[in-house]
Amino acid sequence: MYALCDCNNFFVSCERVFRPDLEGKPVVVLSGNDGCVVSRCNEAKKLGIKMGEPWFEAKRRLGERQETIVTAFSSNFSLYGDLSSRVMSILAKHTPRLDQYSIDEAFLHCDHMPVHELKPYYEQVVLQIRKWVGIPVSIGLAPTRTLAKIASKYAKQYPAYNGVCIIDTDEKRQKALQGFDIEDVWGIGRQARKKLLPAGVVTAWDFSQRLPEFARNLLHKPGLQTWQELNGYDCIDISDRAERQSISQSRTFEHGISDRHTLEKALVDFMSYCAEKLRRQHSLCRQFIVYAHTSRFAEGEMQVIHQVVTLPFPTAITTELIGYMLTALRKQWKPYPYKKAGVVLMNLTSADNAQQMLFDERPKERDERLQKAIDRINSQYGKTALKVATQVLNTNEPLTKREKLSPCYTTNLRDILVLKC
DNA sequence: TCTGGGGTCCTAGGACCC
DNA sequence: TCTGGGGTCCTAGGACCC
Repeated sequence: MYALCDCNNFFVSCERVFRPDLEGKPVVVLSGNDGCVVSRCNEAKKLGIKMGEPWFEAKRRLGERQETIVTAFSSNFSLYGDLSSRVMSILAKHTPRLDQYSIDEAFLHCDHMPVHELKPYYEQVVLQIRKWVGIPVSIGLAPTRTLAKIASKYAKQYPAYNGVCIIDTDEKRQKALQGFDIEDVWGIGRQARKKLLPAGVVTAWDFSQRLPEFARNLLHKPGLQTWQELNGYDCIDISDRAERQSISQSRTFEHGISDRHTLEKALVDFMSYCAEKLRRQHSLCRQFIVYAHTSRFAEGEMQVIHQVVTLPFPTAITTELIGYMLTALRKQWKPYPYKKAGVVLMNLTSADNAQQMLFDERPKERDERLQKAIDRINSQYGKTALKVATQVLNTNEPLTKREKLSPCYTTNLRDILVLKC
């Protein structure tokens, strides 16, 4: 059996932990640049605010009547990441093995306990997380991960379940699938839905009752796996995801950037961050992409910089990566108002068994010692205590809009909550 | 005026091998 | 004039996830 634990409306719930006055009121969290709605509480959902909807459109649609006043937050990943790790560490104490699937979800292996004890046990876990961290969670229990996801949605939907829903018999499985829209099934997206509806598949049950060849022919391997999981065969494994296959960072800017130095500073920031992440997982990178483009929504043709850089040797040294990146960027540089830019590190290998170069004449040991020293200093005195010079050449004006940012209550001493008695 | 960010896996087709 | 068969590896693009 698996337990899928999912935090309810996670980002909004994080904001409410420190703003209990917002319980029961409509609250949303916005994406970077305060662009789109990425998390909504139930009250905001009731107002018809859509996931991914541009915030300026939602505001315009709702008007300014009293009952439609929505509190919006810029996304505060320091806060969400910290609360997430608190939830995860509690969950880890209640299972022999935990696979974190996203910032707000984890699969727990729970074969260590008799099936009939699972529901009452995990009801206590739900209460514990609510009490210790302040985050409401829902737990679905079932023999496959896809069914556990379905169970967790029922747990969220019906308060009578006390936050935990279990699918442990074939009767329960049939009933759960019959009441479940096919498009809400994990792994069924918009394209699959477009193919399934004309074939008469409306519910998860409809899909599970077709022949496996139907699933395979229409939706290929992933579709077949979903079919199998709905029918109780455990076949989707997500447990070997500890190391990233790629590491990226990108931003949409508030205003288009047409000054080369400003764009370079932003990209150097991104690369420094990615390289640090790369070293933290003990990997080297053999290839990366650096890109920038003008607005997708502007009139006329989109201007694009896109360079794929293959390194002569795998590395995780920040300055080396930055050097190659700037060379590549300058090759294609033209002064347009770039609205978005980013880097993607790919082709990662473990630092332990990286291919060595026969004629490598870099001062490798010296560079590595230097990098280690920098990392040590930064971990002690703050992530950006030591930077590459490019990162401080320009003004430190934020390039991305985050007007409604909440304090970092749990990760920054300056933002710690003050109680007045 | 304002439209996110970070990931994974699978497939088809091309280049290449003998 | 006629021009095979069986593979592997890599890449770009698509679909999906939260």
